[in-house]
Amino acid sequence: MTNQTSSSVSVGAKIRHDIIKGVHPPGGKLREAALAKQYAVSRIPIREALRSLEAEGLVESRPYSGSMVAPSPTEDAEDLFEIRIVLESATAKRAAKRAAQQSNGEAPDERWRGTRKEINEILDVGDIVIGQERYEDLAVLNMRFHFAIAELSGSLSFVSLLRQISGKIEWLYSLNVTRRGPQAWPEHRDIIAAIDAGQGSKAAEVMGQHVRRSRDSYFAMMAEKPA
Amino acid sequence: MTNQTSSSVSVGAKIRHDIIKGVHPPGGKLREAALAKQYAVSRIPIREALRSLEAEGLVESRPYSGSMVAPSPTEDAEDLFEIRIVLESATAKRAAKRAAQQSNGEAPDERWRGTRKEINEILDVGDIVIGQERYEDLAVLNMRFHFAIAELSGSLSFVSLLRQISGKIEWLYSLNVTRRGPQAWPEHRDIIAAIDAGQGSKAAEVMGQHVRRSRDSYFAMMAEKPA
DNA sequence: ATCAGATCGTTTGCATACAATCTAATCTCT
DNA sequence: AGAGATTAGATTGTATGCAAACGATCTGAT
Repeated sequence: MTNQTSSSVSVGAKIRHDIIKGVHPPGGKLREAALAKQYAVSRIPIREALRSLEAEGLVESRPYSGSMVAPSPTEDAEDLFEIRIVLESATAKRAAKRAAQQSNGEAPDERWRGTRKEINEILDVGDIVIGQERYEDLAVLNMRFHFAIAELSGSLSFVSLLRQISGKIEWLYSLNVTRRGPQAWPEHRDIIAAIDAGQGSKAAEVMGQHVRRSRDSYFAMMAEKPA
Repeated sequence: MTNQTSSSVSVGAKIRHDIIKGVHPPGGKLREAALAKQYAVSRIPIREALRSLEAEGLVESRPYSGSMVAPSPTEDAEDLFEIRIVLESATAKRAAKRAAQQSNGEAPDERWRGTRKEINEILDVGDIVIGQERYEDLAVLNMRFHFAIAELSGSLSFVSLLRQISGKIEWLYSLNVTRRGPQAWPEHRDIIAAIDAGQGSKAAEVMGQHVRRSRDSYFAMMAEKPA
């Protein structure tokens, strides 16, 4: 029962990382043979990885025509932020409701306590990373925080839906992380505070504001230095 | 430019259909070799299809352990309806806003007109299907209607997000289609009317109510005859 | 010169074959 | 008899080879 991680998912993670880092530019063609040589595997794992990335929206494919990197997420930044607002407000509200149930002593959920603990660690690590100005590590930490909130909501559907757009969100976030990152990180503690207090509508409101601020910061950045 | 549809997507559609129909029961193991023989293709297209279905949430996989049909959507019905409420209210609102822009004569979008036309056809076909009491065909028509609304919103992100949960939604809908279908279908015309009128918040409200009624009908059905 | 149609090279799609891993039934030792 | 190690069988993961389809280029007629 070693639960080995197959090579197609690890190579998928690498390609995903390289897309976000800009190694494979948006609109660039992704030839299976070239990728196979580049990542030192056969075409089969490459194909499977491309299917996963297609589901994440980072890659677009057409039968017999091949795959290409999706257009830069700047194209639908407005949409992505709007989706986050409605989706993550809902997860925050549900997480707060579950927190209230937990403190009422009903069914002490071990899984809940685990992710709640993990959030504290994520926040602490984020503080350190910011102190060292290692902003390039903040995008993935930010994503992990928001995933953890979704997990607190107790709904696998919300988690997998968030995962579906996580690629583009992380991509978008990394474009503005040096500006928005240090400012945004402390807001996370406000969100988790509202959740701990069991205040559903306040948690939703704080989360919504958090995302809206990220959106505004992003568009302000784009207005200053248009890509 | 024949744009041939590859065999892995067609077999994927078949498997998907069979899952919703219950041919492959929830929790049942999906052995690649068996599926390959059953659908008369090699294991490769089967694997690709399973990856797609996994992204849709209809299949769960673990490396080296295989795939199984996801638990019945009844498990997270509450979550799915809540997701639809927040997501589809947003698409309806945006569709109405775009409709207002269209009627103002700004940039007559041919693509918009196309899907708007398609919606009329879907609604008419649905009326016929209901008249003939062919309810089994209504689930896919219902899904196509809601997809078309998402397309009217002009946001590919919303469309692909809806696609992510469309499998489970259609599955859930088909469980209650004989009860809810005839009642729900006319409501679609109210939704499109609000969109045509360019009334964003009303369109969102009508869509929200539409989904809420589906939810209530579903749970009423489950209360009567618990699966 | 332009456009329709055929042709060739490149790339993806699929099938077969083999290796790596999991699972469960068996065996061993206490 | 029961718990843990072991081994055999089954199943998934990966590599290689071949067929199908696409896209660009060339050809030829108007």
